[in-house]
Amino acid sequence: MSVRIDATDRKILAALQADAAQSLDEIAKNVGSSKTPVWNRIRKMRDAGIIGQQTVLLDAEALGFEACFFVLIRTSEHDAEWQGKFLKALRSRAEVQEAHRLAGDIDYILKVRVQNARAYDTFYQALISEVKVHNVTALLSMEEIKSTVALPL
Amino acid sequence: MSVRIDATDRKILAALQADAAQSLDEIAKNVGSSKTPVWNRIRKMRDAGIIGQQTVLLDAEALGFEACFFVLIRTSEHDAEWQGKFLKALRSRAEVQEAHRLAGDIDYILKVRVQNARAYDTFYQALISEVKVHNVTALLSMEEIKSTVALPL
DNA sequence: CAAATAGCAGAACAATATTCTATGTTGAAG
DNA sequence: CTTCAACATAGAATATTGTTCTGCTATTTG
Repeated sequence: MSVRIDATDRKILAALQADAAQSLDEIAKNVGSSKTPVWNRIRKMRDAGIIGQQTVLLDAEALGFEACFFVLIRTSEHDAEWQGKFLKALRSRAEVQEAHRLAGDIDYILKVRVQNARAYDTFYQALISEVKVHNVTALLSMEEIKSTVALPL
Repeated sequence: MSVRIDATDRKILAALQADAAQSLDEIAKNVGSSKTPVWNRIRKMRDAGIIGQQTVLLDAEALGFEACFFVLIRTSEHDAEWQGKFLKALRSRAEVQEAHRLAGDIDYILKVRVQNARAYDTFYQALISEVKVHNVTALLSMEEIKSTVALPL
């Protein structure tokens, strides 16, 4: 099940993260190997789930998504039923790009990307009408200084 | 420069977001068109910068990145020089996956992915020794409930 | 109504991915 | 030290996909 990842595998992953559209020949050249072994390694890591979805990063602003909020949530309810409903609500909403359950004082943090402040309010109203939360703080992003999905291999 | 995006373009973008490895024929079938026009639309949107990097999403935990922190930062310095140094520090560190400048009380939020709590502390010490910050709060993620880079088109 | 333009389907061609085979390399057992 | 087995690799062969080209259709413009 679990796959041993060696230095060559890491180089391949780094190359794929940087540009998944590269040809196998290019990757092979960059990692100092050739086509077939690179392809076999990629296949193994895909099968093992280490390599997941292949996707494109879009320009959010150009597509009209001009507002990004980080939402800090405190709740008084900690039973399984409430949590199930809450998770379902988050997963079903496409505006929610990230959701984490936290340790400590604040219970959850969300990253929500929407067209504008009004769209955020619509989302917010819909969420709190669906599940009860104790306290919500929204942090509005003014500027995306850095954004990457790449892991530092 | 700016490109008009119609319904077909949106369908293509949605398809690419969901799986960038699809063949043009598949995408064309799904959006109800054929190869050539789909390819021309994709090329236009790439040239316009709407479609950016093509990448793969990796399993962070399988690769040993088991800790994820959200870091809330307040600063007392707001001059351009300090900000420049701060941005440079963030951009040069691969652990920092996201960085936003915020409106309001808290000045910055970071998303930092590292191997473990010790690695976070190393990062934290290095950061505060490089730039002066007034107040730092770290929120530790216990569970990644949801994570996507897809925009809700 | 004619001419021009833009977008599209389908074929032709080029490039790339995937499979297959043979060769080399490493490690362990005799 | 030699031999065998298991594995990884390079290079060729094949299949699939990307890209360009050509002519057609529809829509717009004068």
